[in-house]
Amino acid sequence: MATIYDVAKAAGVSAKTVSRVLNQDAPVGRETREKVEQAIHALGYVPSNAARMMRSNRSGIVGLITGAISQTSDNPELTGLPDLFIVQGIQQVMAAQKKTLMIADTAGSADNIPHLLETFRQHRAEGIIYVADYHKQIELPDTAKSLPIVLANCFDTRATPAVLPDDKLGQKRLVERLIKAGHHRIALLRLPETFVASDLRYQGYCDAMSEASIPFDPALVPSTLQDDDPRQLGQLTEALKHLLNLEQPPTVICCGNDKMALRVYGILRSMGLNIPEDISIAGYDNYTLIAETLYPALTTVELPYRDMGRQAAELILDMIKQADHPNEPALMQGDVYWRSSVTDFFTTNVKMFQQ
Amino acid sequence: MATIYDVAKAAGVSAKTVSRVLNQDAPVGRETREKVEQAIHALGYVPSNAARMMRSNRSGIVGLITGAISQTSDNPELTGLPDLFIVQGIQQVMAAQKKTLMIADTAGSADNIPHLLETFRQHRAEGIIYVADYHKQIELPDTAKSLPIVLANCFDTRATPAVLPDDKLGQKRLVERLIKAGHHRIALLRLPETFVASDLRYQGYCDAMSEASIPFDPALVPSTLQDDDPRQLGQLTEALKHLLNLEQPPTVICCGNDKMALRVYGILRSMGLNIPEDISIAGYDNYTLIAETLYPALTTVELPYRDMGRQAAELILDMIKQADHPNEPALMQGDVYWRSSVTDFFTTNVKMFQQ
DNA sequence: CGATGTCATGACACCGATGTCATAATGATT
DNA sequence: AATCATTATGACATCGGTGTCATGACATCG
Repeated sequence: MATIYDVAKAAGVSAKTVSRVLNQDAPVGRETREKVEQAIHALGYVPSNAARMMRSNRSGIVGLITGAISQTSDNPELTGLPDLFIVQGIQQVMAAQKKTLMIADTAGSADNIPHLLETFRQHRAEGIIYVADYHKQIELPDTAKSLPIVLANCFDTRATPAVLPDDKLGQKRLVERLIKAGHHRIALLRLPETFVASDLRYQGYCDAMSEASIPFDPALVPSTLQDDDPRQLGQLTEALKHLLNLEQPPTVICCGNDKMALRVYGILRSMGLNIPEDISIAGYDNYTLIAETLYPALTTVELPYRDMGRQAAELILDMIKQADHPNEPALMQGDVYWRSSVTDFFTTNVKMFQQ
Repeated sequence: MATIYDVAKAAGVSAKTVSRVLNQDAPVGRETREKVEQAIHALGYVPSNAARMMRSNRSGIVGLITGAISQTSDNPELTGLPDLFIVQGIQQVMAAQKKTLMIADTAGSADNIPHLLETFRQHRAEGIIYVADYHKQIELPDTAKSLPIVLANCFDTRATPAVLPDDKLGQKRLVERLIKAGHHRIALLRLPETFVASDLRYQGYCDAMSEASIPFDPALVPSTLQDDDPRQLGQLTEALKHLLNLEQPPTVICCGNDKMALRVYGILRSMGLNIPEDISIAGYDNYTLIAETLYPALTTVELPYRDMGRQAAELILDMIKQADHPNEPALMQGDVYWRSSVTDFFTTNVKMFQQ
């Protein structure tokens, strides 16, 4: 690979002059500049980042820790997509700022994190973003504290700067929208309690109901479901039967996430019920592969992964510039996606015309 | 950040001795070694990759070009998951070989590729893997030829080394398995012809049928479907009606992919048909989120993304070591995943007991 | 006209590691 | 005892860029 000296020799100038042409540091005579540019092109010269970095001591590298890449197939439901979307958002910001993103993978085990941090240090990363696959609490090793660090989709007990989805507000908005569409009997199938989001969304549900002065009916919120497969199907069926057999059954069921909604579609249909004519269904996540492919398309709340990524990226860049960090986690709002799985009692006719 | 000289001073030795402790190059006296190790620990010293790289001229970096990270939301069905799985496979191999994977993103436009290649050269990447989101033909800029390069999930006209899914064999195996389960009337809903996989899978279907001496019936293979949303639903419905109204309707329908199968489930159910009692359904991709969540779970063929990644990684590492490259693309086989969406006429009773 | 300023360029040191060679001390061999 | 091999260590050059300073050629100004 050609070096700056090869270029200098070919152009008949000093290495420093080549450097000046490359960086537009200082004025270079037109004729000289052209000779240098020709030589660069002829030799296919590309400056070495390593050498540059040594002098400037600035790597332009931001480290990213994720589990997305090596997500084990033991957990087929966690396919690493959330991480991916968050990384997309981060990448956008980094590309715009001409930073290099260095992605490292936990390979499914948190034990690898210290090793990853070491690797980042070797490459002189200027800051680190840690991305979780779903909203959760984590704990980082002490080694992590020596570099600016931002958590995305997770938080810890040490007030490390974090970017989180506003699950409470999201669920609240969805329920508000449902109420506006004429629903009063609104059921909520909660996620397992082990998920942070479960309780937050439950709070959002309660807030929306109470602000609309609809009395809380515990019969509409069955106990949270067990972990996924394989018994969930049975539990879900039980919960649905319970809801449908109520004296006043719900007109809409909010599912813990889109995947649960996908299951609910199947169960309800095997019971002979039509969506949304007989009962409306809403999800959470706006997992478009499910939400838009299902028939009818699923009303759901977006988890604003890309926004979270962007926010996390901007946060870490700020922290790199000035060792200033916020104390409160940033809560990112997700929109409600209103689709045809929910009956809108006030606009049904209009909708029929539109189709 | 501490340097090797700081450590040397703190330990009262020369920098070279510290280097020897770090690399276990040459014997170092026990006492000296301990002093050095202490100093390293006390200063939190981590050697600079950049400086190392300058000397050795070996970066240990492999570049990876993908569209996964910035997959635009214009194409909601292509969520970047295939890329992700392939990257997982690559990452596994690279981590085992202590190589650093540098991931760059096309941001949705192939125009960016020359720029990405330039960045890889700056970092002195030793080789490059290009990952496509689905089996397709591509064309790389001429700039790419100066570095070892491997294509994953795609191929070009210049016989660049490539790793591809064996779509023909996969479909053939599926159909063979269906025949073994007692099916004779096997329908195939093909993907749009623009997809390379469409024709390959069609060939696999034909091969399996002819090898089983089942005469080909064009009525069972409606013309390929148009591009996705939004009219596909109508086309799909038409195609299904056509198949169901045949004098001898199919006992099983092979869908172009799992997502199409998800739609087919919805349509068939709204027609009042049960799966698999009234008709069996098979997919392609083994997109577990769909295949395992659907009820009944979907029989499908795996696209061996992780294997493809691993293969591509090993290939590029070979090419880096010795400028030796294969001429034929490597075809990776995917297994058939047999689930309950297909009736097995010979084992039905047993299955019923199992449940 | 001499002093000052700007432009264009080059010589040289330096960033942080490691390869090469030299040196000194110790033990082994003849 | 003299020679040689081995161990343990350091001095110094080097990788490929860039920062600092110096230099010469002009242009401008009082």
